This record gives sequence, structure tokens and C-alpha cells, in this order.
Amino acid sequence: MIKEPEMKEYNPQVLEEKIEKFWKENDIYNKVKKARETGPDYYFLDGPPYVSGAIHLGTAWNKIVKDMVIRFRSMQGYNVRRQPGFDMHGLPIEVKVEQALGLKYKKEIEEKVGVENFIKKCREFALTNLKIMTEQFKMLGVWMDWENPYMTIKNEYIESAWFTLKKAWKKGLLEKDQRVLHWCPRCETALAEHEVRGEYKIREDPSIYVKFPVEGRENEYVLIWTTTPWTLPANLAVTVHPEYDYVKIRVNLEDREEYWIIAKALVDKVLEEVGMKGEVIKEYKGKDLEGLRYVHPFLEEYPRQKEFREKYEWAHCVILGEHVTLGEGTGLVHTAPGHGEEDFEIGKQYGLPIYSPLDDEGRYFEGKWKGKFVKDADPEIIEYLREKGLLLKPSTVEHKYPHCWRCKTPLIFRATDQWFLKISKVKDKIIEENDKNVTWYPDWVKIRYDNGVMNSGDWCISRQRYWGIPLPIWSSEDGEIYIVGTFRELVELSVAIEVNGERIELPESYDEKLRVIEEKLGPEDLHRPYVDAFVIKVNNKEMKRVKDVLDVWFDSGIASWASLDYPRRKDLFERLWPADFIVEGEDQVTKWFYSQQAASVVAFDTVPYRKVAMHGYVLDEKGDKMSKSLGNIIRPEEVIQKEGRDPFRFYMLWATTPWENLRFSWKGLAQVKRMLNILWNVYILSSTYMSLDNFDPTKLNPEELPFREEDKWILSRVNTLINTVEDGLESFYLIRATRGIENFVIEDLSRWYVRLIRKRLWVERDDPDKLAAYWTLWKVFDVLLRLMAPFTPYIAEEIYQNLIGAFNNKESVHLEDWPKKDENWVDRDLEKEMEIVRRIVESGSAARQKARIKLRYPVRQVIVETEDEITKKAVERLNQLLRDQLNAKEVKVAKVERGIKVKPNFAKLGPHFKGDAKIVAKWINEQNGKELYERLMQGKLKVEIGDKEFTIEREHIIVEEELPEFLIGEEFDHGKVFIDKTLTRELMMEGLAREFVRRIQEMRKQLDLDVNDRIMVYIETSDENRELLIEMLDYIRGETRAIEVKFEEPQGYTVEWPEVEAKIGVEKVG
RNA sequence: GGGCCCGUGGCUCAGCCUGGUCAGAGCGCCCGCCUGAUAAGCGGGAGGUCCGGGGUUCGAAGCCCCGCGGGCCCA
Repeated sequence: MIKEPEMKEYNPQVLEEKIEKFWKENDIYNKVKKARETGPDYYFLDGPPYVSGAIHLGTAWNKIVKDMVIRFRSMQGYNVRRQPGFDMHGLPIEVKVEQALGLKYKKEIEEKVGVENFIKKCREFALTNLKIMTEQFKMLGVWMDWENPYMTIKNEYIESAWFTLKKAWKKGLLEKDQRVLHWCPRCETALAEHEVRGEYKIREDPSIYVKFPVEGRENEYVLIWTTTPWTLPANLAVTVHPEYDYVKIRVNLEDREEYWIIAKALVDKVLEEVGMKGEVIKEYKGKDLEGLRYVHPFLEEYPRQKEFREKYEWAHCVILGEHVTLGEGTGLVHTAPGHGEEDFEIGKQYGLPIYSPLDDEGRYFEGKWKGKFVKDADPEIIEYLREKGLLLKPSTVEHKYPHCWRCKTPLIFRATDQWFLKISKVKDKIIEENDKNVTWYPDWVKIRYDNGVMNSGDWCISRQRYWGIPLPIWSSEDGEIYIVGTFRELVELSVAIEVNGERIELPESYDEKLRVIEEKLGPEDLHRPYVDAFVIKVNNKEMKRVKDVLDVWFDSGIASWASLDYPRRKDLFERLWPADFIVEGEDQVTKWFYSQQAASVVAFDTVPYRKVAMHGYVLDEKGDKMSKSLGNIIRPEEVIQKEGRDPFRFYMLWATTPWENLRFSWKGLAQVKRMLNILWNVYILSSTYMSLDNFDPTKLNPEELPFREEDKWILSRVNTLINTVEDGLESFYLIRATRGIENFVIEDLSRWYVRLIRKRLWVERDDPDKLAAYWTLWKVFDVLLRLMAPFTPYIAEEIYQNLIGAFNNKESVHLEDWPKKDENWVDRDLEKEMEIVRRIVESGSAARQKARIKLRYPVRQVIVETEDEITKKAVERLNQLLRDQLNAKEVKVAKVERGIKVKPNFAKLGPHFKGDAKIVAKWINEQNGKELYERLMQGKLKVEIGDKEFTIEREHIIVEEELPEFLIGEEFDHGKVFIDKTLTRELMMEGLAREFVRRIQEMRKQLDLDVNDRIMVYIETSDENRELLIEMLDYIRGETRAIEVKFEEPQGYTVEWPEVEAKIGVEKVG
């Protein structure tokens, strides 16, 4: 049974709390899951947010999208896997914990607190943040398995990573290699490409030109330029482009002449910068310079350089490289293979040593500046070069320089030993598999993605840190390695464990071993330092673990199978993998979308998801990023507290096409809230009447109900809406779904349908006409609430509970099936006609306004003038509706006869007839306008006026249409609408009666009477009014639920109404 | 420097794929209406070089090219 609604006003916060409670008490979430258990599987994979501790609008947007998709698919009947995930390892947490423990250097982790304690703190920190974030997500109404999230720190998960790496190893895709990488001297670890992305910041560095003396030639130099003087001790060559032109120039110094070798194109620029003059004396091609030897500036200071000079053929020589550009510098590039990517590559080609005299903290470990941090060495090196006379005009330059994404320390390039996944070998496979199996939303993201894949190199997966998945790589003294795939394998292969420097031999049998291990190391925990303790024996060689941990991006990259606990558990993987759908922000295109495909192709030779969608960023109202420094951060909690969860959710899916950035605007949110408020009002209206009449849709047979055209129309519209919403969701063009709903609620349902049926609802007794309207409203809600449930789960539930649930035998709207379009109700023509009718009503209202006739006063007729066939049909079929809405006694299609008024066009007459213009004008004014117009439309007209002959043309007159005075017209899309403003006595009577009714209603309201209360009405008014009203008393009684209307001294509640010259009294009866 | 995306009234955005009904909506502003959805609702009005410039076409906000500005990613 439909109850009178408890809350008359839409208050999201109160409503949402109530619904939360309802869901909780009745365990609706689990019932929804259970209801779909037998449906086809749908593997939704949550991209794991990093456990930073607080969600922001972007993360909220992300989860709202996901929740909507999950609810939608679930209603469609899928058994949706909805496990949330969290990314819990990695440097950010280490940095936070280091701060909390007051540690300044990496060393202190091992020396001061110990790895075990450190790991413990990291775990606690990650778990605490996970809890906080879970609560925040729940608060958004996101229905996921919060009790059972996947966590990258669990043993099962870690083992999954081991399994993957073992696969890579077996396929020859895991290699140790020396590589020049970004290195953070504070965190003392290498960083991968993707960790440096977006971390380039403007920074001021030295900019110097340095002269390298050419060996065996007096005063001759090759000229190089650098912004990292600290790399000069590691210089091993100078690279020139083989095809570019180079020159030797003679430069005059105070006491001598010098010869510099430099790129031809840069001569003027460099000379200007160093403030000298010179002349070209010789030209070369770059390739002619190959092999030219120079004297390294720090031969004495770095004895190793002397060794290199002797041992390597190409050391301290000019070499050739295609990567040289003429954008800046001298065209001769200082090359240090230990400190630059391209330097490294070209160095390898020429067989040069990879020299990098730095330790992990970025200090020289040998040479003149031994113990000095490189950036601190810069000024000293510059000064030293000056003393040696090798420096030219030092200055500084502002350029983009990469920084550590966690601690913001400037990074250095450094050659180190690292472990790599050889993605270069499977790149083509990634692109191919992606092409074959994955649908991208929107489709052009695929182009962006492919470009990203083609640009990426091998994946450096090792980090010299603690809080991460330990690399399962064990290595013997002579460098042989073995990759352990599971914990079981580790135990099986182990021969000893090392605890606190003490070696404990392990027994033979597996169970015995396990017992000893547990006794000495505690329960299984595949983190450091636990795993570091194992000594294994393979091929009769003892091996110890390589101390590195994994890049966190690898953690999330394996989520599609690791979250299923594969391979420790097989069934889920076999049933579900690959994932059906993932969706993340646009920064993930070359990150998570990529890391997953890369890891998956390595492990399984194919890609791990089928559909992938991308959304944008959340910006502030002005389009700026939200940041602490700008002070423009808006927290999700704040939004929810101020406006509510449903408005927030709907807004985020409504504000913009999902792949574009969303400018968060309170005004936009208010607009959405208003829409929901309107929906709420329609609900209040419906439920109030329905409860009063004990309406029960199950007791009616819709086939027997006398539906009016407007009923059929809104039922057609709501069925069409199913398509709109579904298409929007399927194509991830979410705004089409949300705007479709908004438009339906505001325009179709509230502004039009409710307006049309108002009077029918007010009728007493069980009028079939009223019941048809009830049933229609009810059906519209039945469909609409299901369509809205994924977007606004709370309000949909609240309305559903009262209006629908009891009759559908469902406990919650979220247990309902997604509605199916009922073609029987769809009537395209009717929808078109109604659209036209609305336009006609609008124009009719505008005409009324022009004529100053209030809607309360009926008009005799409305004439629609049109040539459009659909319009003609519409006026015919929807005639009653038009009459009601326009408050007209008759509405018809007809041609309005117009008079034609013709006036002389002086602007044309003057120049043409000169002095006679006035005579002609006078003549025109004397003619019958219509006749003259028609004759001129035929052609020119020769007339005699007085004794002269004139030729009059069409342009000499101005034609005005003259409407009958009683008509007021207004245009609409397909023609014109005319209001007949003739007022008859009958029309006056009706209008006046309605004026009185309105005022009596107003008084009922002031008295706070119930809809059912009966009243007595007393009217004191002018004789004319009384005379007009006397015939309308039945009508007035009916409208106001009055038992009697008397023209006598007002009694009871009495009000003066000067606008209608009346005093009215209202008295409640009974 | 490269790839992809975006640039429409004061504000937030549709429309662009499939060129042609005067370029749409909401908010804000101005003027009205309605009054048992009512601390709501409705109508009307003013307001736009559709980033700029070329081109294709009978016709371009829409298609193509070149710029400018913004975003993400890469270098």
C-alpha cells in the first residue's frame, strides 16, 4: 500500500542516512549479490588507488563511475565481481614512515630502526590508510566488497608477482643489465621512466662552455657545452653529427690566437654568448672529425681517465652520433656514458667504458672531489676549469629538470645494475593483442595508447628499497641466478636461513623445514627481511636473494590475476580472466592501462582486459587544478555534507563527457539537486493522491484503462528513455544517459505530464480517467526509478520503497532488473505531435500575455495556422489537451483572413519620381490596398494621375498585414497561433469563478485544511460579480470542496480581496 | 619538439561522427504568470565574431590545412 510520504521536502542528507540504515539492517547489498549469483560472470577490475590516506574529487569521480557501471551491469543480470583494490607498497609510504621516524638517510633504516621494524611501520601505515579510504568510498554509496579488498601486500598477491617473474625468466624476458637511469640520491634508488613522467620542473643550473685541448696541437680546442659540470670527470668522448657542417675558427684573445672547433650553424650564437670575435678558417663534415683526439681536462685529477686513455681506442676522441642537434650548445656534445642515456648508447657502440664515479648518495667515491655531493661539486669544478683556462663565460640557465616524485630532490642520471623486463621484445605482441581484443572508450584513446607503447623501452622493475614485493631472484657468488615462483618452492629449495647474522641449517623434510622456519622467522611473510633470510641451493650452488624490491607499478600491473589469488588459487582465474571492464583517469593510459598489458603479455601472451574507458581530471570552477597552494581544494566529504550523495553522484556523471576534464561547480551541483527536487515533488504529488485513494496498480488491468493521449505519450517517452540511457551507458557516453534522465524528469514528466493530469487527480471517486493517470504515473516511476538506480541509488530507493516495491514483490530497487523497452507503448508519431503541441501551447501563452488575458479567463477560440501535416494531425488528435492548456473553448487549424494595408514607400518613391513623389504617394493611399498589392505582384503598373503617366512597381509600396482586431498572433515552429480575445458573458463568468476559486483555495491553505476537509463559503461582493457568479456555484463548490456557497455576511475565517472587490469567509464543516 | 583531446552567449556545458529549419539548454539577469508539488512550479525577454585565419562546397560551429590558448602523455 502506498503511504502518505513522511518527508514532504527533499532533504538528501536525511533521506540518504535513512536508506543507508535500511540497506544495512536488511543486508540489501548481499542480497543483491546473491540474486545475481547464477547470472553470467562480469569481471570488473578496480584500478587500485594508492593508499595515500585521503580520497579527493578525482578518486571520488572514479569510484562513482565504477559504482554506476557495477550497479547497471548487476541490474542487467550479470554476476559482477566487484572487489575493490588498494595499491599498498612503494616509496611514498616509505617516505612517510621515514619522516614519522625522523630518518634522514636511507642507511638509517637499516642502522637505526632495522628493516623488520621499518616494514612493520609501513604495513601499519598502509592498513590504516586503507581503512580511512574505505570509509570514504562507502560514504559515496559505492557498493563494493569492502570486507574483502585485494591488497598488494598479501602473500597470495606477492606470490602472484613471483609467478609472473618466473614466467618472464623462463621466456628470457627478465635480464640484469647496466643502464643509465634516473636516480634519486635521497631515496637512493633508481626510478623508472613512468615515475619521472610529469616530474620535470623548472630549475636553474649552471651553463658553461668548456674547451678541450686537441691533442698535439697548440692552442686548438674542441668546444663543448654542458649544464651538468659534475659529469665532466666522467667524460669519455665528444660526439658530433656525421652529416652536419663543422668549422675551425680563429679567435683573438688578449695575448694569443686560439682555434676552436664548433658547428658551423652555431658559430655566431656561441661567439656572441661568450663575447668574442672569430673567423672561419676551415670547414669539415662531422664525419671528418671522427677520431680527433683531445686531452681530458681532468686527466691528473681522475687517474682512472688516464687508464681509459691507454686502454680504450676511442676514449677522449670525437665520435659520431645521430642524436646530436643544433638547438643549443656547440654542436659538439660532451659524452659521459655513465651519466646519460644517449651517451650510454653511443658509448657502447664505440666500446667505451661505462664510468660513473658516484655512490648511491650521489657522492664521488674517487678523484679530486671524492666525498663531495655532485651538485655541490658544480661550482668547484667550474672554478677549477677557470683556473686551468678551459672555461668560457659561465652563466646559468633555467630549464626543465626531473625531480623525484616523492621527495622532490633533483634526480641524477647514473649507470647502475638493474633488472629489466624486455618489453622491447614483446611490444609488437602488446599492440597486436590490444588491437584484437580491446575496445577503448572513447576510441581515439587507443591511438594515444599505441603511440605510448611504441615509445616505451624496457621496463626497469628493480628498486633498491624495502617496502615492496621482494624480487624472487636468488643469485650465487659466481652470478648464476634462479627465480623462485612460489613460497613452497622457496622452502623446498632452501638449505639454511640466516637470522641476525647467524646461519641455521635446515632439515631435509618439507614439514620439518617449515617448522624451523616458522620458529625462527615467524609466520609466512613474503616481505623483507623475512625472504632475505633464505639460502637456497640450485645446481649445487648456494644462492642468496638479490636485495632489490619491485617497482610498485608492477604490483598493480598484475592485478587482473593477482587479485584472483592466481596461481595459488586456480578456479577464479579460469572462470573470470580476462577482466571485462576497467576505467581510470587519463593519466593511466600509459601507466596502468599499459603496465597491465605489458605484464600480461609477458605472463600469458595476451592482454588482461576487454573494455577500457578513460575519464578526465577534476578541476576547480575556473579550470585550475585543485592544489593546496592555490587553496581551492574541495573535499568529497564537504560536497556530500552540503548537497548530498545522490546530487553529487549524478552531477559527476552529468557535468561533462567523461573523458574531458570536469570543472567542479557548485552551481552545476545545485542544478542537479533541483532536478532531483522536482522528481521528489512529482513523487510527493503522486503518492499523496495515490495513498488517499488506496491506489493499487495490481488490481487494475491496463488493457481496460481509458488512457488519454498524454498517458500514451509519457509511456512512449519513458520507453524511449530506456534506449537513451542504455545507449549512453553502453557507449560510455554517460552524459547522454544523465542528460536524458534530466530532460525527461524536468520537461516531460514535471513540466508537461503532471501539468496535463493535474485536474484528473483532483477528481473524487474511482474515476477510471483518474485511475488511468495513476497507473501511468506509477508505471513511469517503475521504469524511471530503475533507470536512475545506478546513478542516484538513495532517492531511487526511497521512492521505490513507497511507490513500487510492495507491488513488484522486491525488497529494493537494486534487486530489480534493468527495464526492457516495451515496443507496444512506443509511438514515435505521438511523441512528435506532442512536441508540436507544446510549442503551440507556448506560443498561445505568449499571445495571451501580449493580449493581457490571464490563463484563468477562457478564450473563445484559438486558431492554428499551418501548412505542416503533422501539426494538423497533432491539433486534431490532441485537441482536448490543447483546449485545456490554452483554456480555449475551441482550437482549430484554419487560415486567418488578413486585410492588406498598403503604404507608399517614400524611400523608393523619392529618388524615382522626384518632385512627383507626393502625388504618387497620395494616389497610393487612395487605392484599395489589397487590389493594388495583387496587381503589383503581377508586374509593373501604368497609371495616369492628373495628366501624367507613371509606372508604379512593387518596391514603391510597403505592404502590411492587417489582422482582424480580435485576434492576437504569435509564431511557432510550423506556423502561427492566434488567440481570439473576444470576451463573452460566459467567458467572463468562468474566468471570474476561477478567480474566486483560487482565492478560496488560498484561504483553505492558510487555514491548513486537509485535502478532504469540507467547508462553507460566504461571499460579499459587487452586484455584477454576484450576477456572474450565481450560475457558477456548482463549479466553485466542486473545486473548493465546499458544501455550500452563500452570498451573505462572511463568517469564520474572513479575508478582503480588493482585486476582485470581494470579502470571502471560509468555515470548516464537521 | 612529438602524439591525442578540448576551445560555442556573463558562467557551466550540448550540438560536430552522418555539412543545410533562423546555433540549443541550464544558471545568472530583466519582465510576467500560476497558486492543494507551494520557503516550490511555469512562461517570456535581453544576451553569441560558434578561438583566429585560409580552403573544400551552392552552403561550415560542423569537413580539410595553418596558427593561438588550455589539458593529458611522451621527449
